[in-house]
Amino acid sequence: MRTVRPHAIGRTIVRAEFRSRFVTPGDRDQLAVQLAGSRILDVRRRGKFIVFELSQGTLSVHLGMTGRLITSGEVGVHTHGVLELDQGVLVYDDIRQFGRIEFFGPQGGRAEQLGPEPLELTAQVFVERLRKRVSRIKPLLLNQKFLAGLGNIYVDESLFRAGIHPLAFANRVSRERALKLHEAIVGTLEESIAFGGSSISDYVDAEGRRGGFQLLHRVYGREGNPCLACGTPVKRIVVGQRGTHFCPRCQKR
DNA sequence: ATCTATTCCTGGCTGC
DNA sequence: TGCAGCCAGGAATAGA
Repeated sequence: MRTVRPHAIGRTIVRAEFRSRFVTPGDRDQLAVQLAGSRILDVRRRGKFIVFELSQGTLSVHLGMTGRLITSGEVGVHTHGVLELDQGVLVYDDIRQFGRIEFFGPQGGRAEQLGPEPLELTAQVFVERLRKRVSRIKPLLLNQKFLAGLGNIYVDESLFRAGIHPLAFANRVSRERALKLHEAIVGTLEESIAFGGSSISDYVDAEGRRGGFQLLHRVYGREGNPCLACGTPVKRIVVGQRGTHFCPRCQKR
């Protein structure tokens, strides 16, 4: 989002083209017609969505697992969208096609139904919301309506930092621990942003640069390797159909 | 409200 | 070397 902004804000969409089924709702050719001539007023982020505020509506882009929004490069087999601007171009590539591009009127958008931004939420409000829920903590943190923007990696990393077992029940987490979790989430996100995100396989920013935070993961992807705090081998289980990494000694149930 | 399984997709990896 | 089979996962969906 941050690297897309300078290439996109103030530009006018000269021509749009979409391929494949994941452009919703409606017909992709109709979308191309709707977008042509629109000016990009602003680009912001809401949860995992990159939101383009246009003179005639809102375009929301979700990168899914392997989506890339880049400002250069050739159109290839995995290119699913092209926005030709009056100056430059925005190309949407997505190998696994888990991403989504959606167009809404001035109001709409799935991004409106998301929970609060973790970096805008006070610790007190977070703790209250958390302790009201009867759910395992990991699936809850992945629930975008509860909290917007956390994915599998950042949930595992945050729970490790807070010393909370991924299967712990949210309503049974002590106030103190919950506060620690809020701090852990903020710390994890801020560090990751500072390092340009996590590039496990495909993620790159608009200029095609990979992130560096994957080198700092403490539990994610480190199954069998010693916990950086206590040396116990990191364990991997499946929670809610998601690979889940934690230290069985530092993160007691 | 919460949980589980299923679906979408392809590159990369494993094992023979 | 080749190839079949499995795995990763965000989120919508259905059904319990």
